[in-house]
Amino acid sequence: MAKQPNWLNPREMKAWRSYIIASRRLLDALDFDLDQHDLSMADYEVLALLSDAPERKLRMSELAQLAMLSKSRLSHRIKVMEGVGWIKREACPNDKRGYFAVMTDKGFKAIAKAAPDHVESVRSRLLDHLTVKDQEDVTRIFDRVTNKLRGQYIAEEK
Amino acid sequence: MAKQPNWLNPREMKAWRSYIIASRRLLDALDFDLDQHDLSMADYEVLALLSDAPERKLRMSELAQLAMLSKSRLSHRIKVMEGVGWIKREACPNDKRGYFAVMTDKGFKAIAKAAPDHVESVRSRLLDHLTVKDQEDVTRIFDRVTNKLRGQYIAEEK
DNA sequence: CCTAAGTAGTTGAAAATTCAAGTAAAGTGG
DNA sequence: CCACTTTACTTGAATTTTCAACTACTTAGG
Repeated sequence: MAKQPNWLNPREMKAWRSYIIASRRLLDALDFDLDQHDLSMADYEVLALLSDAPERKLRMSELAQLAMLSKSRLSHRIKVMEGVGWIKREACPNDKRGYFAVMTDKGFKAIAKAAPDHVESVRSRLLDHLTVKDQEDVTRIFDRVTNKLRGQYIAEEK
Repeated sequence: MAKQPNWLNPREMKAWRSYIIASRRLLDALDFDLDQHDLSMADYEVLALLSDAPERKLRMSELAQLAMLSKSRLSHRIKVMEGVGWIKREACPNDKRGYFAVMTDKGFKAIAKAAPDHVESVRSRLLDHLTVKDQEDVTRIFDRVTNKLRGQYIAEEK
């Protein structure tokens, strides 16, 4: 016989809905704000990672992992960023299969220009509304979620 | 003179990164789980909203608002759901510009089948790792974020 | 060495989403 | 009742993302 579904109780339902609705709106707002710099969150993240990396370059696969993008998606995205002159590709000398994505000066300027606005956006859309205690709670709770997720995602890699 | 950017301090940075990383992974995991029912989160939400609505039907615009989708996106999506027989369109008698999206029996069966797994997925990916206190914190914090966002989103509707 | 299997990355087509119009009906102010 | 604006929704094209190969190189094992 089939097991009864274990529906969410009101408290669980509220937590889930509050979270998911806020998250959707928040991401929309952040993307909206970034639009004035012709960037998406994903592209911003790619550029941010590169600008922090030594020599502002990173192997494609590492970048894909860090930015949580599929290799294919990153590949396509890098192609367009190459088109606008933010990034160049560079062959990897050790591993002839590999490539580096290298941020150009133009790319650096682009993210340097966007960064203050983006940070301000994260503040005004999210952080400004959290107390110090809230921030600590969020860190604690979501770190735990990530850790559990990592454990679960063994056989499910794509 | 230009204002110094107000960069995030370590506590803020941790909160922001913990949140955003967990959210990305969580959404990925939930989508991954729904895949066995040939549904995306967005499509699931659309069907869930319809199944709760009186007569299992909703005006396109209302549905778009509730599901937080653009009209265009909903329109396209409904077209494919119509194709697989989950939804029918019905002209609105009062307002001749308007249409209802009406869930078919087949559509209802599809979501009825997916729902228990999805709930279980939300549990195992998220709720199981939150204490009662955590759930209440999440509700409180993210409700506040949504409220602030709503206030900000006056001139920015798309 | 040689082969089999795995890794790095790209590609083109298909599917999804956004974007900019476009149509038709409703509402509004004179 | 008549222009004008707004609302409801769709559409086709452009862009983005996913999906399923595919190439080329590396690694591991015998």
